Amino acid sequence: MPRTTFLPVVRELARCYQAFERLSGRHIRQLGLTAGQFDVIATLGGTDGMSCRELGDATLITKGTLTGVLDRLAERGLIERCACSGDRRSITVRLTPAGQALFDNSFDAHLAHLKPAFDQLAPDELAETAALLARLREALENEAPDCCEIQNN
Amino acid sequence: MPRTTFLPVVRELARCYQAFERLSGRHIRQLGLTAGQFDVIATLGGTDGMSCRELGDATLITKGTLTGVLDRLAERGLIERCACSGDRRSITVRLTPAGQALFDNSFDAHLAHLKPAFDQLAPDELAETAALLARLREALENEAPDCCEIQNN
DNA sequence: ACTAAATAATTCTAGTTAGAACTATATGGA
DNA sequence: TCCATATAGTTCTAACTAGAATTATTTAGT
Repeated sequence: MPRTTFLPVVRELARCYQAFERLSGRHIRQLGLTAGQFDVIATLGGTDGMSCRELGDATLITKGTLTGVLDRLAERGLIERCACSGDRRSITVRLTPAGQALFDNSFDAHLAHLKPAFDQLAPDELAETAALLARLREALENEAPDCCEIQNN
Repeated sequence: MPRTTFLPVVRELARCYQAFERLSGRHIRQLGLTAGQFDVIATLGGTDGMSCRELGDATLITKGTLTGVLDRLAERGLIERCACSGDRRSITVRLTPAGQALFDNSFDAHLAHLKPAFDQLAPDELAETAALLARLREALENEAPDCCEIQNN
């Protein structure tokens, strides 16, 4: 009676994600950032700014959390909030020159920090992993309808 | 110059994990528990108790967090701490009858809540996903040496 | 027996999390 | 125009998070 064929997937998904966060987080902390802060910096890098909503969608940081993350990045002079657009409810968040410099210095270094781990898998294994994870994510989202926003991105 | 062949994997890993947590967490919250609390209840269910260390290893909850999670479960009468073993530093955490009853009532229901999502993938896809995630986790752990405990379980 | 190092659990700090409630602004009818 | 509804961002609460420091106990070396 294989009533739990999917439990190993759940277990490995959680452990794999945690292992990634540990490897990634260790390096990010050395940069003086948290995972969420780095996520914002990396997402804004190379853009000319985006709204909180776009930033939340792109980074997986939820709305309520994002305010605090942006507060701390703004305190440190890495991002700025501008009341730019034609919608007075909305703000545009963009990197300051200091934030851009941090992005330039840290992003490639972070990829280099992660690369040795992923190099242990063959390119086609990585591609297959990404494809299967995407399929699983879609299945999970089908069963978790419209959490916060519409889930089709 | 494919300098970032692994970024899609990172992206899908994070999104897939988040989608799972959302689907799972929604049901768990309906039970009046948090994800960590359910993890502890599910891990202790069917055992005769374990130490904090074993519980931390089995649940992915870190040492410092575990104390608080156990405090809240103990307040609600779902678990108890006993100074059982021959080591006075250690405690044994086990479900109370109320905790056992909650486990009995909720664990299968939780699997049933998750099953429709995983049923969208074929059994061999699930097996392949688990295998690839395990390989990736091992690779990540190779590069993140001995975080807290030795990583061979 | 005695000290040094290891281990079990707790405590502490700063930050993140989801979700819900809130404020301000915008939009689409009647 | 006015009102209902939707949206953008902030605030609030309870809980979780990693990591480091702390206390108590055990183990190993001398």
